[in-house]
Amino acid sequence: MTTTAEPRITARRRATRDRVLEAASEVFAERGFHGATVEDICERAGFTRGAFYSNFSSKDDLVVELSQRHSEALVDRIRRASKREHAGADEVLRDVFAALADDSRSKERWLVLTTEFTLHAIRDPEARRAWAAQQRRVRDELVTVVDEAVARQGLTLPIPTELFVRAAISLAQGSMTQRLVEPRSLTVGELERTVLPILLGVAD
Amino acid sequence: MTTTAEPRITARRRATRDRVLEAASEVFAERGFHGATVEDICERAGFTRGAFYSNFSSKDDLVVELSQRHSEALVDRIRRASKREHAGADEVLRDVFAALADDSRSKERWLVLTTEFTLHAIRDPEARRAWAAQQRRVRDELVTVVDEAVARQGLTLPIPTELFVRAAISLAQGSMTQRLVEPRSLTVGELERTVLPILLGVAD
DNA sequence: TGCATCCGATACGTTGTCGTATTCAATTCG
DNA sequence: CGAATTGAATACGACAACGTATCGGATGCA
Repeated sequence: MTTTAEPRITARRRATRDRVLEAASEVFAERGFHGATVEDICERAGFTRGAFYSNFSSKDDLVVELSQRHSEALVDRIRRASKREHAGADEVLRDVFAALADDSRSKERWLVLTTEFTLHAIRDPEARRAWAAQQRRVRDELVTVVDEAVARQGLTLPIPTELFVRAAISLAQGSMTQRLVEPRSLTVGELERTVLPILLGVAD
Repeated sequence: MTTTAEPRITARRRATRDRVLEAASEVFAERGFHGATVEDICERAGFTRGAFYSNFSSKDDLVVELSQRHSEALVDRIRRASKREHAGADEVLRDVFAALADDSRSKERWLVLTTEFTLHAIRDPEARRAWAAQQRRVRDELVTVVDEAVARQGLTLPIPTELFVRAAISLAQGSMTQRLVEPRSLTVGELERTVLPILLGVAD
Protein backbone atom coordinates (compact mmCIF):
# COMPACT_ATOMS: atom_id res chain seq x y z
CA MET A 1 0.00 0.00 0.00
CA THR A 2 2.42 2.64 -1.19
CA THR A 3 -0.11 5.27 -2.23
CA THR A 4 -3.87 5.24 -2.52
CA ALA A 5 -3.62 7.90 -5.17
CA GLU A 6 -6.61 7.57 -7.48
CA PRO A 7 -5.38 7.74 -11.05
CA ARG A 8 -6.79 10.77 -12.79
CA ILE A 9 -9.72 9.87 -14.97
CA THR A 10 -8.56 11.01 -18.37
CA ALA A 11 -10.91 11.09 -21.35
CA ARG A 12 -9.12 8.14 -22.85
CA ARG A 13 -9.56 6.07 -19.73
CA ARG A 14 -13.23 6.90 -19.51
CA ALA A 15 -13.71 5.88 -23.13
CA THR A 16 -12.17 2.46 -22.71
CA ARG A 17 -14.08 1.86 -19.48
CA ASP A 18 -17.28 2.68 -21.35
CA ARG A 19 -16.44 0.38 -24.21
CA VAL A 20 -15.56 -2.45 -21.87
CA LEU A 21 -18.76 -1.98 -19.86
CA GLU A 22 -20.89 -1.91 -22.99
CA ALA A 23 -19.21 -5.03 -24.29
CA ALA A 24 -19.67 -6.70 -20.93
CA SER A 25 -23.40 -6.04 -20.92
CA GLU A 26 -23.67 -7.73 -24.31
CA VAL A 27 -21.58 -10.73 -23.40
CA PHE A 28 -23.19 -11.18 -20.00
CA ALA A 29 -26.60 -11.18 -21.65
CA GLU A 30 -25.48 -13.75 -24.18
CA ARG A 31 -23.59 -16.17 -21.97
CA GLY A 32 -24.45 -15.25 -18.43
CA PHE A 33 -22.25 -13.82 -15.74
CA HIS A 34 -20.26 -16.98 -15.06
CA GLY A 35 -20.26 -18.11 -18.65
CA ALA A 36 -18.63 -14.92 -19.86
CA THR A 37 -14.87 -14.88 -19.54
CA VAL A 38 -12.81 -11.74 -19.15
CA GLU A 39 -11.26 -12.62 -22.48
CA ASP A 40 -14.71 -12.72 -24.13
CA ILE A 41 -15.51 -9.26 -22.86
CA CYS A 42 -12.19 -7.80 -23.95
CA GLU A 43 -12.46 -9.34 -27.38
CA ARG A 44 -15.91 -7.87 -27.84
CA ALA A 45 -14.66 -4.47 -26.75
CA GLY A 46 -11.61 -4.66 -28.96
CA PHE A 47 -9.08 -4.70 -26.14
CA THR A 48 -6.84 -7.24 -24.49
CA ARG A 49 -6.98 -8.45 -20.94
CA GLY A 50 -4.19 -6.05 -20.10
CA ALA A 51 -6.55 -3.16 -20.70
CA PHE A 52 -9.21 -4.83 -18.61
CA TYR A 53 -7.04 -5.30 -15.54
CA SER A 54 -5.75 -1.79 -15.92
CA ASN A 55 -9.32 -0.52 -15.52
CA PHE A 56 -11.03 -3.06 -13.29
CA SER A 57 -9.63 -5.12 -10.49
CA SER A 58 -11.84 -8.10 -11.28
CA LYS A 59 -14.97 -9.23 -13.05
CA ASP A 60 -16.91 -8.66 -9.85
CA ASP A 61 -15.65 -5.12 -9.74
CA LEU A 62 -16.98 -4.54 -13.24
CA VAL A 63 -20.32 -6.12 -12.36
CA VAL A 64 -20.83 -3.69 -9.52
CA GLU A 65 -20.36 -0.71 -11.79
CA LEU A 66 -22.45 -2.26 -14.53
CA SER A 67 -25.40 -2.91 -12.25
CA GLN A 68 -25.30 0.68 -11.07
CA ARG A 69 -25.40 2.02 -14.61
CA HIS A 70 -28.14 -0.46 -15.43
CA SER A 71 -30.38 0.84 -12.66
CA GLU A 72 -29.57 4.48 -13.17
CA ALA A 73 -30.48 4.20 -16.82
CA LEU A 74 -33.84 2.75 -15.86
CA VAL A 75 -34.54 5.56 -13.40
CA ASP A 76 -33.74 8.03 -16.16
CA ARG A 77 -36.13 6.34 -18.53
CA ILE A 78 -38.89 6.40 -15.95
CA ARG A 79 -38.34 10.12 -15.46
CA ARG A 80 -38.50 10.76 -19.17
CA ALA A 81 -41.58 8.62 -19.65
CA SER A 82 -43.38 10.50 -16.92
CA LYS A 83 -42.83 13.73 -18.79
CA ARG A 84 -45.20 12.68 -21.57
CA GLU A 85 -48.41 14.65 -21.69
CA HIS A 86 -51.79 13.30 -20.65
CA ALA A 87 -50.47 9.93 -19.62
CA GLY A 88 -52.63 7.68 -17.46
CA ALA A 89 -51.01 5.37 -14.93
CA ASP A 90 -51.22 2.33 -17.16
CA GLU A 91 -49.96 4.31 -20.14
CA VAL A 92 -47.07 5.57 -18.07
CA LEU A 93 -46.09 2.06 -17.07
CA ARG A 94 -46.38 0.89 -20.63
CA ASP A 95 -44.21 3.78 -21.74
CA VAL A 96 -41.66 2.88 -19.12
CA PHE A 97 -41.29 -0.68 -20.23
CA ALA A 98 -41.62 0.18 -23.89
CA ALA A 99 -38.80 2.66 -23.37
CA LEU A 100 -36.57 -0.01 -21.91
CA ALA A 101 -35.10 -0.26 -25.34
CA ASP A 102 -35.50 0.89 -28.88
CA ASP A 103 -35.57 -2.54 -30.41
CA SER A 104 -36.63 -5.86 -28.96
CA ARG A 105 -33.02 -7.05 -29.05
CA SER A 106 -31.96 -4.62 -26.40
CA LYS A 107 -35.17 -5.15 -24.47
CA GLU A 108 -34.23 -8.79 -24.26
CA ARG A 109 -30.79 -7.76 -23.12
CA TRP A 110 -32.25 -5.60 -20.41
CA LEU A 111 -34.43 -8.39 -19.08
CA VAL A 112 -31.68 -10.97 -19.11
CA LEU A 113 -29.25 -8.66 -17.40
CA THR A 114 -31.78 -7.74 -14.75
CA THR A 115 -32.32 -11.43 -14.09
CA GLU A 116 -28.58 -12.08 -13.94
CA PHE A 117 -28.07 -9.27 -11.47
CA THR A 118 -30.92 -10.57 -9.34
CA LEU A 119 -29.48 -14.08 -9.24
CA HIS A 120 -26.10 -12.68 -8.41
CA ALA A 121 -27.66 -10.62 -5.64
CA ILE A 122 -29.43 -13.63 -4.19
CA ARG A 123 -26.11 -15.46 -3.98
CA ASP A 124 -23.78 -12.74 -2.78
CA PRO A 125 -24.68 -10.70 0.32
CA GLU A 126 -22.55 -7.73 -0.73
CA ALA A 127 -24.10 -7.58 -4.18
CA ARG A 128 -27.50 -8.08 -2.58
CA ARG A 129 -27.27 -4.93 -0.53
CA ALA A 130 -26.31 -2.85 -3.55
CA TRP A 131 -28.92 -4.38 -5.81
CA ALA A 132 -31.66 -4.05 -3.21
CA ALA A 133 -30.89 -0.35 -2.84
CA GLN A 134 -30.99 0.13 -6.58
CA GLN A 135 -34.27 -1.72 -6.93
CA ARG A 136 -35.71 0.44 -4.18
CA ARG A 137 -34.70 3.56 -6.07
CA VAL A 138 -36.38 2.31 -9.22
CA ARG A 139 -39.54 1.43 -7.34
CA ASP A 140 -39.65 4.76 -5.54
CA GLU A 141 -39.37 6.54 -8.85
CA LEU A 142 -42.22 4.48 -10.24
CA VAL A 143 -44.35 5.12 -7.18
CA THR A 144 -43.93 8.86 -7.63
CA VAL A 145 -44.80 8.67 -11.29
CA VAL A 146 -47.82 6.45 -10.77
CA ASP A 147 -49.13 8.60 -7.94
CA GLU A 148 -48.96 11.64 -10.16
CA ALA A 149 -50.69 9.90 -13.04
CA VAL A 150 -53.40 8.47 -10.83
CA ALA A 151 -54.09 11.86 -9.27
CA ARG A 152 -54.17 13.42 -12.71
CA GLN A 153 -56.87 10.96 -13.69
CA GLY A 154 -58.77 11.40 -10.46
CA LEU A 155 -58.53 7.71 -9.67
CA THR A 156 -58.06 5.88 -6.41
CA LEU A 157 -55.98 2.72 -6.43
CA PRO A 158 -57.61 -0.25 -4.73
CA ILE A 159 -54.24 -1.11 -3.20
CA PRO A 160 -51.28 0.90 -1.91
CA THR A 161 -49.26 2.38 -4.74
CA GLU A 162 -46.13 0.50 -3.78
CA LEU A 163 -47.89 -2.83 -3.96
CA PHE A 164 -49.34 -1.82 -7.29
CA VAL A 165 -45.88 -0.96 -8.57
CA ARG A 166 -44.44 -4.22 -7.31
CA ALA A 167 -47.22 -6.09 -9.05
CA ALA A 168 -46.67 -4.13 -12.25
CA ILE A 169 -42.96 -4.91 -12.23
CA SER A 170 -43.61 -8.59 -11.65
CA LEU A 171 -46.18 -8.70 -14.42
CA ALA A 172 -43.99 -6.86 -16.89
CA GLN A 173 -40.93 -8.99 -16.22
CA GLY A 174 -42.97 -12.15 -16.13
CA SER A 175 -44.66 -11.53 -19.45
CA MET A 176 -41.41 -10.48 -21.10
CA THR A 177 -39.82 -13.66 -19.87
CA GLN A 178 -42.70 -15.80 -21.05
CA ARG A 179 -42.49 -14.15 -24.43
CA LEU A 180 -38.79 -14.92 -24.71
CA VAL A 181 -39.31 -18.55 -23.86
CA GLU A 182 -42.49 -19.04 -25.89
CA PRO A 183 -42.50 -16.28 -28.51
CA ARG A 184 -45.82 -17.20 -30.09
CA SER A 185 -47.77 -17.68 -26.90
CA LEU A 186 -48.35 -14.09 -25.86
CA THR A 187 -48.74 -11.00 -27.97
CA VAL A 188 -46.77 -7.95 -26.98
CA GLY A 189 -47.95 -6.46 -23.73
CA GLU A 190 -51.12 -8.54 -23.60
CA LEU A 191 -50.69 -9.43 -19.97
CA GLU A 192 -50.13 -5.90 -18.76
CA ARG A 193 -52.84 -4.55 -21.04
CA THR A 194 -55.49 -6.81 -19.57
CA VAL A 195 -54.37 -7.04 -15.98
CA LEU A 196 -53.18 -3.54 -15.15
CA PRO A 197 -56.52 -1.81 -15.81
CA ILE A 198 -58.18 -4.23 -13.42
CA LEU A 199 -55.64 -3.40 -10.75
CA LEU A 200 -56.22 0.27 -11.46
CA GLY A 201 -59.91 -0.24 -10.86
CA VAL A 202 -60.72 1.01 -14.33
CA ALA A 203 -61.72 -2.20 -16.02
CA ASP A 204 -63.62 -0.78 -18.94
CA MET B 1 -20.42 -47.02 -32.68
CA THR B 2 -20.11 -50.72 -31.97
CA THR B 3 -23.49 -51.19 -30.35
CA THR B 4 -26.22 -48.78 -29.34
CA ALA B 5 -27.31 -51.19 -26.64
CA GLU B 6 -28.90 -49.27 -23.77
CA PRO B 7 -27.30 -50.45 -20.53
CA ARG B 8 -29.87 -51.96 -18.23
CA ILE B 9 -30.92 -49.60 -15.46
CA THR B 10 -30.04 -51.50 -12.34
CA ALA B 11 -31.12 -50.32 -8.90
CA ARG B 12 -27.59 -49.27 -8.11
CA ARG B 13 -27.34 -47.15 -11.22
CA ARG B 14 -30.65 -45.46 -10.51
CA ALA B 15 -29.54 -44.67 -6.99
CA THR B 16 -26.35 -42.94 -8.04
CA ARG B 17 -28.15 -41.02 -10.79
CA ASP B 18 -30.61 -39.81 -8.18
CA ARG B 19 -27.89 -38.75 -5.80
CA VAL B 20 -26.02 -36.92 -8.53
CA LEU B 21 -29.17 -35.14 -9.72
CA GLU B 22 -30.08 -34.11 -6.19
CA ALA B 23 -26.57 -32.80 -5.61
CA ALA B 24 -26.66 -30.97 -8.91
CA SER B 25 -29.86 -29.14 -8.02
CA GLU B 26 -28.23 -27.94 -4.82
CA VAL B 27 -25.01 -26.84 -6.44
CA PHE B 28 -26.74 -25.22 -9.41
CA ALA B 29 -28.91 -23.22 -7.04
CA GLU B 30 -25.87 -22.11 -5.07
CA ARG B 31 -23.48 -21.26 -7.88
CA GLY B 32 -25.52 -21.17 -11.03
CA PHE B 33 -25.40 -23.46 -13.99
CA HIS B 34 -22.13 -22.18 -15.39
CA GLY B 35 -20.57 -21.57 -12.02
CA ALA B 36 -21.02 -25.16 -10.93
CA THR B 37 -18.33 -27.55 -12.10
CA VAL B 38 -18.84 -31.23 -12.64
CA GLU B 39 -16.35 -31.74 -9.85
CA ASP B 40 -18.48 -29.62 -7.48
CA ILE B 41 -21.52 -31.72 -8.21
CA CYS B 42 -19.67 -35.01 -7.76
CA GLU B 43 -18.09 -33.89 -4.53
CA ARG B 44 -21.50 -32.94 -3.16
CA ALA B 45 -22.93 -36.28 -4.22
CA GLY B 46 -20.02 -38.20 -2.76
CA PHE B 47 -18.76 -39.54 -6.06
CA THR B 48 -15.88 -38.86 -8.39
CA ARG B 49 -16.05 -37.57 -11.92
CA GLY B 50 -15.65 -41.12 -13.16
CA ALA B 51 -19.08 -41.95 -11.78
CA PHE B 52 -20.53 -38.85 -13.33
CA TYR B 53 -19.36 -39.58 -16.85
CA SER B 54 -20.47 -43.14 -16.46
CA ASN B 55 -24.01 -41.88 -15.90
CA PHE B 56 -24.26 -38.67 -17.92
CA SER B 57 -22.60 -37.75 -21.15
CA SER B 58 -22.19 -34.10 -20.16
CA LYS B 59 -23.38 -31.39 -17.84
CA ASP B 60 -25.95 -30.37 -20.45
CA ASP B 61 -27.27 -33.89 -20.53
CA LEU B 62 -27.78 -33.77 -16.78
CA VAL B 63 -29.50 -30.39 -17.03
CA VAL B 64 -32.06 -31.74 -19.45
CA GLU B 65 -33.03 -34.52 -17.09
CA LEU B 66 -33.01 -32.21 -14.10
CA SER B 67 -35.33 -29.69 -15.70
CA GLN B 68 -37.75 -32.45 -16.58
CA ARG B 69 -37.85 -33.69 -13.00
CA HIS B 70 -38.18 -30.11 -11.81
CA SER B 71 -41.31 -29.50 -13.88
CA GLU B 72 -42.84 -32.90 -13.26
CA ALA B 73 -42.51 -32.38 -9.54
CA LEU B 74 -44.35 -29.07 -9.85
CA VAL B 75 -47.19 -30.66 -11.82
CA ASP B 76 -47.48 -33.29 -9.13
CA ARG B 77 -47.69 -30.67 -6.42
CA ILE B 78 -50.38 -28.82 -8.31
CA ARG B 79 -52.39 -32.01 -8.59
CA ARG B 80 -52.04 -32.69 -4.91
CA ALA B 81 -52.93 -29.15 -3.92
CA SER B 82 -56.07 -29.28 -6.04
CA LYS B 83 -57.25 -32.29 -4.09
CA ARG B 84 -57.74 -30.22 -0.94
CA GLU B 85 -61.36 -29.77 0.04
CA HIS B 86 -63.27 -26.51 -0.28
CA ALA B 87 -60.43 -24.63 -1.85
CA GLY B 88 -61.12 -21.37 -3.66
CA ALA B 89 -59.03 -20.39 -6.65
CA ASP B 90 -56.78 -18.05 -4.69
CA GLU B 91 -56.41 -20.64 -1.91
CA VAL B 92 -55.50 -23.25 -4.46
CA LEU B 93 -52.81 -21.04 -5.94
CA ARG B 94 -51.49 -20.23 -2.53
CA ASP B 95 -51.40 -23.92 -1.69
CA VAL B 96 -49.54 -24.60 -4.87
CA PHE B 97 -46.79 -22.15 -4.18
CA ALA B 98 -46.72 -22.91 -0.50
CA ALA B 99 -46.28 -26.54 -1.40
CA LEU B 100 -43.28 -25.76 -3.55
CA ALA B 101 -41.23 -26.71 -0.60
CA ASP B 102 -41.42 -27.63 3.04
CA ASP B 103 -38.97 -25.04 4.24
CA SER B 104 -38.03 -21.67 2.80
CA ARG B 105 -34.57 -22.99 1.93
CA SER B 106 -35.91 -25.35 -0.64
CA LYS B 107 -38.44 -22.81 -1.83
CA GLU B 108 -35.52 -20.53 -2.57
CA ARG B 109 -33.85 -23.40 -4.35
CA TRP B 110 -36.91 -23.96 -6.46
CA LEU B 111 -37.11 -20.32 -7.49
CA VAL B 112 -33.44 -20.01 -8.32
CA LEU B 113 -33.46 -23.22 -10.34
CA THR B 114 -36.53 -22.13 -12.24
CA THR B 115 -34.81 -18.88 -13.09
CA GLU B 116 -31.65 -20.67 -14.15
CA PHE B 117 -33.59 -22.98 -16.41
CA THR B 118 -35.40 -20.04 -17.93
CA LEU B 119 -32.18 -18.17 -18.66
CA HIS B 120 -30.69 -21.30 -20.11
CA ALA B 121 -33.77 -21.71 -22.29
CA ILE B 122 -33.57 -18.14 -23.53
CA ARG B 123 -30.00 -18.75 -24.66
CA ASP B 124 -30.21 -22.23 -26.12
CA PRO B 125 -32.86 -23.04 -28.77
CA GLU B 126 -32.86 -26.74 -27.97
CA ALA B 127 -33.31 -26.17 -24.26
CA ARG B 128 -35.93 -23.55 -25.08
CA ARG B 129 -38.20 -25.99 -26.86
CA ALA B 130 -38.05 -28.44 -23.99
CA TRP B 131 -38.55 -25.81 -21.31
CA ALA B 132 -41.41 -24.15 -23.17
CA ALA B 133 -43.21 -27.48 -23.40
CA GLN B 134 -42.72 -28.10 -19.71
CA GLN B 135 -43.96 -24.64 -18.78
CA ARG B 136 -47.00 -25.20 -20.93
CA ARG B 137 -47.76 -28.42 -19.08
CA VAL B 138 -47.50 -26.64 -15.74
CA ARG B 139 -49.76 -23.85 -16.93
CA ASP B 140 -52.32 -26.23 -18.36
CA GLU B 141 -52.46 -28.06 -15.08
CA LEU B 142 -52.99 -24.78 -13.26
CA VAL B 143 -55.69 -23.72 -15.69
CA THR B 144 -57.60 -26.93 -15.04
CA VAL B 145 -57.29 -26.53 -11.31
CA VAL B 146 -58.29 -22.87 -11.32
CA ASP B 147 -61.26 -23.50 -13.59
CA GLU B 148 -62.51 -26.16 -11.21
CA ALA B 149 -62.05 -23.95 -8.20
CA VAL B 150 -63.73 -20.98 -9.84
CA ALA B 151 -66.70 -23.07 -10.91
CA ARG B 152 -66.94 -24.49 -7.41
CA GLN B 153 -67.20 -20.96 -6.05
CA GLY B 154 -69.64 -19.89 -8.73
CA LEU B 155 -67.34 -17.08 -9.85
CA THR B 156 -66.61 -15.72 -13.27
CA LEU B 157 -63.08 -14.56 -13.99
CA PRO B 158 -62.84 -11.08 -15.53
CA ILE B 159 -60.12 -12.40 -17.86
CA PRO B 160 -59.46 -15.71 -19.60
CA THR B 161 -58.22 -18.34 -17.20
CA GLU B 162 -54.94 -18.74 -18.99
CA LEU B 163 -54.12 -15.06 -18.68
CA PHE B 164 -55.10 -15.22 -15.04
CA VAL B 165 -52.75 -18.16 -14.51
CA ARG B 166 -49.94 -16.39 -16.33
CA ALA B 167 -50.46 -13.35 -14.16
CA ALA B 168 -50.54 -15.47 -11.02
CA ILE B 169 -47.28 -17.18 -11.94
CA SER B 170 -45.61 -13.85 -12.64
CA LEU B 171 -46.86 -12.40 -9.39
CA ALA B 172 -45.77 -15.39 -7.34
CA GLN B 173 -42.32 -15.59 -8.85
CA GLY B 174 -41.88 -11.83 -8.73
CA SER B 175 -42.79 -11.54 -5.09
CA MET B 176 -40.63 -14.52 -4.13
CA THR B 177 -37.75 -12.91 -5.94
CA GLN B 178 -38.30 -9.56 -4.30
CA ARG B 179 -38.40 -11.27 -0.96
CA LEU B 180 -35.08 -12.99 -1.59
CA VAL B 181 -33.41 -9.74 -2.58
CA GLU B 182 -35.03 -7.57 0.07
CA PRO B 183 -36.12 -9.94 2.83
CA ARG B 184 -37.69 -7.27 5.03
CA SER B 185 -39.60 -5.43 2.36
CA LEU B 186 -42.50 -7.77 1.80
CA THR B 187 -44.24 -10.09 4.19
CA VAL B 188 -44.90 -13.61 3.03
CA GLY B 189 -47.45 -13.76 0.26
CA GLU B 190 -48.56 -10.17 0.66
CA LEU B 191 -48.49 -9.47 -3.04
CA GLU B 192 -50.54 -12.49 -4.02
CA ARG B 193 -52.91 -12.01 -1.10
CA THR B 194 -53.82 -8.47 -2.11
CA VAL B 195 -53.64 -8.72 -5.88
CA LEU B 196 -55.12 -12.12 -6.66
CA PRO B 197 -58.55 -11.43 -5.11
CA ILE B 198 -58.82 -8.34 -7.26
CA LEU B 199 -58.05 -10.35 -10.36
CA LEU B 200 -60.59 -12.90 -9.24
CA GLY B 201 -63.17 -10.14 -9.04
CA VAL B 202 -63.76 -10.86 -5.39
CA ALA B 203 -62.10 -7.85 -3.79
CA ASP B 204 -63.76 -7.93 -0.42
C1' DT C 1 11.34 19.20 -29.34
C1' DG C 2 12.29 16.41 -25.56
C1' DC C 3 10.88 14.28 -21.25
C1' DA C 4 7.71 12.03 -18.22
C1' DT C 5 3.65 9.70 -17.57
C1' DC C 6 -0.19 7.05 -18.87
C1' DC C 7 -2.29 3.04 -20.61
C1' DG C 8 -3.00 -0.67 -23.37
C1' DA C 9 -0.46 -4.85 -25.55
C1' DT C 10 2.41 -8.79 -24.92
C1' DA C 11 4.34 -12.69 -22.77
C1' DC C 12 4.43 -15.85 -19.16
C1' DG C 13 3.63 -19.09 -15.29
C1' DT C 14 -0.17 -20.99 -12.60
C1' DT C 15 -4.31 -23.13 -11.71
C1' DG C 16 -8.69 -25.26 -12.51
C1' DT C 17 -11.56 -28.13 -15.34
C1' DC C 18 -12.45 -31.22 -18.66
C1' DG C 19 -13.02 -35.86 -20.82
C1' DT C 20 -11.01 -40.33 -21.47
C1' DA C 21 -8.45 -44.53 -20.81
C1' DT C 22 -7.65 -47.77 -17.58
C1' DT C 23 -7.99 -50.28 -13.17
C1' DC C 24 -10.23 -52.62 -9.61
C1' DA C 25 -14.11 -54.10 -6.75
C1' DA C 26 -18.66 -55.73 -6.55
C1' DT C 27 -22.52 -58.13 -8.42
C1' DT C 28 -24.78 -61.11 -11.41
C1' DC C 29 -25.39 -65.34 -13.47
C1' DG C 30 -24.22 -69.84 -15.20
C1' DC D 1 -18.17 -71.38 -6.67
C1' DG D 2 -16.06 -69.42 -10.73
C1' DA D 3 -16.51 -66.42 -14.87
C1' DA D 4 -18.36 -62.46 -16.92
C1' DT D 5 -20.09 -58.03 -16.58
C1' DT D 6 -21.16 -53.80 -14.46
C1' DG D 7 -19.93 -49.42 -12.29
C1' DA D 8 -17.23 -46.35 -9.77
C1' DA D 9 -12.30 -44.85 -8.73
C1' DT D 10 -7.88 -43.48 -10.45
C1' DA D 11 -4.62 -41.49 -13.39
C1' DC D 12 -3.47 -38.82 -17.23
C1' DG D 13 -2.97 -35.33 -20.99
C1' DA D 14 -4.90 -31.30 -22.96
C1' DC D 15 -6.53 -26.87 -22.67
C1' DA D 16 -8.85 -22.75 -21.15
C1' DA D 17 -8.86 -18.85 -18.10
C1' DC D 18 -6.64 -16.29 -14.83
C1' DG D 19 -3.63 -12.53 -13.02
C1' DT D 20 0.90 -10.34 -13.23
C1' DA D 21 5.11 -8.40 -14.76
C1' DT D 22 6.98 -6.08 -18.36
C1' DC D 23 7.27 -3.56 -22.69
C1' DG D 24 6.38 0.05 -26.02
C1' DG D 25 3.73 3.57 -28.19
C1' DA D 26 0.92 7.50 -27.46
C1' DT D 27 -0.16 11.68 -25.03
C1' DG D 28 0.41 15.68 -22.15
C1' DC D 29 3.45 19.21 -20.76
C1' DA D 30 7.38 22.37 -20.42
